[in-house]
Amino acid sequence: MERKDFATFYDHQQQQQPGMFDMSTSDLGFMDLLGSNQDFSPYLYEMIPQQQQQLSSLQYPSPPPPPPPPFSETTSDLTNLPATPNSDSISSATSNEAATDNTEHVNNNKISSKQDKEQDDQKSKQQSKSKKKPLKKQREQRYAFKTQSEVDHLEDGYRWRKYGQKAVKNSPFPRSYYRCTSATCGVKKRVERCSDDPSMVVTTYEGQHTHHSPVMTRGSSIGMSQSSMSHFNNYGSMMQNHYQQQQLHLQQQQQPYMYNLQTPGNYSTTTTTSLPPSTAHHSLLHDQSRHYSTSSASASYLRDHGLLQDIVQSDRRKDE
DNA sequence: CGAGTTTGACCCGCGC
DNA sequence: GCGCGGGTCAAACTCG
Repeated sequence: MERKDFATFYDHQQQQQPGMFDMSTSDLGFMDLLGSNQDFSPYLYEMIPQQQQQLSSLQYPSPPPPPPPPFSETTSDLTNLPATPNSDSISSATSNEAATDNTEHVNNNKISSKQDKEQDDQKSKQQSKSKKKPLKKQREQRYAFKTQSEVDHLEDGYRWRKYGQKAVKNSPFPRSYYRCTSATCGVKKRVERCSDDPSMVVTTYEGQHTHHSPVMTRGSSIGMSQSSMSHFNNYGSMMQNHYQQQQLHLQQQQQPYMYNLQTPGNYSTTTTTSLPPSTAHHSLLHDQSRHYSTSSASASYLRDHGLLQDIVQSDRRKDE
């Protein structure tokens, strides 16, 4: 079975619009960058239409698993980025905090008596009066990856707890909601299958991990090197670098190269890349040599994270 | 028994 | 205002 990974990036800072996160249709076969106004936006906005077309016609490799969202540290590139234009609406509260507040309100309604509920309603009315424009809930930055896989929930080195599942409109496949099991980490991810192509799994990460992967923290067990860890920590930079690579290769009009990587899991991987054989092959072999000897599924996925270098952003969605 | 999953109910935002 | 769809909660359940 073939398996290909693609990535999509969203601008969570902007108000979510219906269909904005619909990744199930037209963008198969490449990764999208949806106007992230953090790391990737400068490249995004500088992209000319012709380049967009070229990019969208390419297939980009990223063998299993879909890479985890960036690990957040105080020294992270992502956290040092300038504030976004929309970031002033809610100054310090993250979307998770907002969600928590909201949750508390919901729970109060469930537990409290009818009288209490009315009081809550009155409170909320008063709040809405005092605030002319209710603050819109902001979301963490989102990173979505399309992965051709038989299994829905792909291992990425982190531990996830499923907290919901919903039927998706116009799709026979449900969407599953996961939260990072770490108490201090509010990262979420959604997993759903493309209705158009059931072999494609769309995994959307929201937020940044505030901790290392539970697999990687015991890194010696799987041989995760320091340089590998830095890939996670500097995810944004990686994306930039990869985009620059792609731009260069587009200019050079290189032919894509095909690689076939057998994995010990439920699938094998066929990777198409426009990277030179030396580069891409080195990436694969490098990771294989590091992780291939392990027997766990997680490790078999993790060994491929090095191909994050191969991820490239493509054209901006029109419906933004 | 703790951790994770399932699932129905609920809330919220948005479009009409 | 209403209905719809997305997202979340939490009790019940399963599993190791």
